[in-house]
Amino acid sequence: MPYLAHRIGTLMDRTIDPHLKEVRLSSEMWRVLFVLAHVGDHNLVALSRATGVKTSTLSRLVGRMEQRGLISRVRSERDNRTVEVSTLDAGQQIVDRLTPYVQEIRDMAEQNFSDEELPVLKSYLRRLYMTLQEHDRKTSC
Amino acid sequence: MPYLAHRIGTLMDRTIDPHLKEVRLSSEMWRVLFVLAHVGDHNLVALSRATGVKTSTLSRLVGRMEQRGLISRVRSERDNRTVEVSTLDAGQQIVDRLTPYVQEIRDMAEQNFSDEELPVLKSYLRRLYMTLQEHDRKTSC
DNA sequence: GTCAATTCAATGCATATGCAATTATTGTAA
DNA sequence: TTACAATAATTGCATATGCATTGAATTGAC
Repeated sequence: MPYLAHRIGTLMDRTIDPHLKEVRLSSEMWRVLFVLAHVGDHNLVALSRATGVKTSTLSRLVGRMEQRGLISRVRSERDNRTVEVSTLDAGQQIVDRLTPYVQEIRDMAEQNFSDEELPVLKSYLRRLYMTLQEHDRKTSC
Repeated sequence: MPYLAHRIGTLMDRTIDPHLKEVRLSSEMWRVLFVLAHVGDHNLVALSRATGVKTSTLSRLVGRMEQRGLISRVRSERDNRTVEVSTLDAGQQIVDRLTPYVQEIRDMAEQNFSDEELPVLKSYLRRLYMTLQEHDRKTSC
């Protein structure tokens, strides 16, 4: 099962790769943009948790994205240690441009599940995710 | 859903990391050993497909594993282009040592599913995997 | 209020990665 | 058979990554 989960994750990732190439984005950069647009965690540590990218890597990754005008990086006023990362127009345009492809991928992945099965699959995946998050939270402290 | 799949994959991966550290193995090395032990694809291209690691990276990765005596690398007699990768004793010992932890992780991940739900989850995951594999096969040719 | 412990981001350094090009071998069509 | 395309593995090179450390800010205990 752990192996299966990893395979599903990487194959799913790979499906978007050709479209990422068009906009010269790495998977990780795309994940950052996606999280900023949909999940909305905004400092580096939270972003790291949401993307699985280490903060040291993320720091430089976000730096490159800033140079390309995709996102902005501002020291938080509330907590001067943290940096608030936000999507800029250029970044949002990429998200908008790629969103239809994400929808396509979702459709492709779901095509072999019936209307009755699909909600079950989704709820199970969410439950599995919650279980793993809980375990991660416990063991990393 | 693509995001969820990625998150499940990476969180699942991460659970084994502490044990990998004990034996100084990267996730990718572990995946190679695991595939050799359980799936049984043995040349670099097949290994690449089974692990998601690029062949150029895999070539050097396997080189390092060979130097450490974990695996052997032999030119195939049938097809002199290919290299047959096999587990050596030291590699098998690591697989044996880590297998109980993989079982633990599986149990952890499955703990919130009932006896009726679990087979459904597994069959759905396998179906999802098949769907993704099929799509990958189509688009990469 | 002070000081130690904690948290966050960034960086130096060694290492790992991916792309593109290279070499060697096999498959195929004329 | 020969020549050309396709496939497998490797390597040079530029870049990305992770670990450990550093510096700065905040939190918590006393």
